[in-house]
Amino acid sequence: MNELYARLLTAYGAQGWWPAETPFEVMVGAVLTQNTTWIQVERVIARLRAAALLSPASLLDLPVDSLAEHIRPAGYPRVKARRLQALCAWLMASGDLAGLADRPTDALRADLLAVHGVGPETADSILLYALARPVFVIDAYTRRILARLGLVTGREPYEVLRRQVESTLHTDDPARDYNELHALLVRHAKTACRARPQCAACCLRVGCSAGQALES
DNA sequence: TGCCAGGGATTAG
DNA sequence: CTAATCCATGGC
Repeated sequence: MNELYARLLTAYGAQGWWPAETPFEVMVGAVLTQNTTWIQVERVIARLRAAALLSPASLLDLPVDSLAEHIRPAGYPRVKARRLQALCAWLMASGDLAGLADRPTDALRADLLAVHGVGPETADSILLYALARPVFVIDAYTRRILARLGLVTGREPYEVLRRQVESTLHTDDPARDYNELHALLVRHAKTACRARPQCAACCLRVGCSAGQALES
């Protein structure tokens, strides 16, 4: 895993994720980006910011149908409005970011997974990118790239893949390097097809079985 | 034009 | 535990 990390870092440079202004924006983005392109999420975040709604209390005060209208461009508006409010309720009940700071990562992870609409990837994104905890995030891109490289089958359960990456990436600063590696994998996934239009040896889109990524 | 996107809940086997 | 189905909008 270290070799892959090194190659990605050389190819793309440090990504400095997550693309958000505040930890709370990371949390909102983590929910909004579920099965949705990041560009749509950026639009919705900008819209929420312009409406001065980017705080747990503001999102929670809004009627759920009204919140759904605000986030409509990110898809699943009714579903995600409910999920955002569940996350906000949990955050406020936990004493906001300050209330989370002293709690162990394992406890936070269990807490997050109990919130409606927060699954493994969303929980780990929040832990890593909002709270700087040493947890690696497995998403569709990561799964696909590692499978293309022959490192995994891609069908392993989430936890298996997470353990595998965490145990094979040797580092003295896990939070920083889990952050960078995952960001680089996403960057590569978004870049590869564009870099090689013929899709001869890189394509990471669903349905394309040609070649492998990062073969050289 | 149809396929797909940085998932998760629910239900069924 | 695995497999389907639903949720929905916008880009290419």
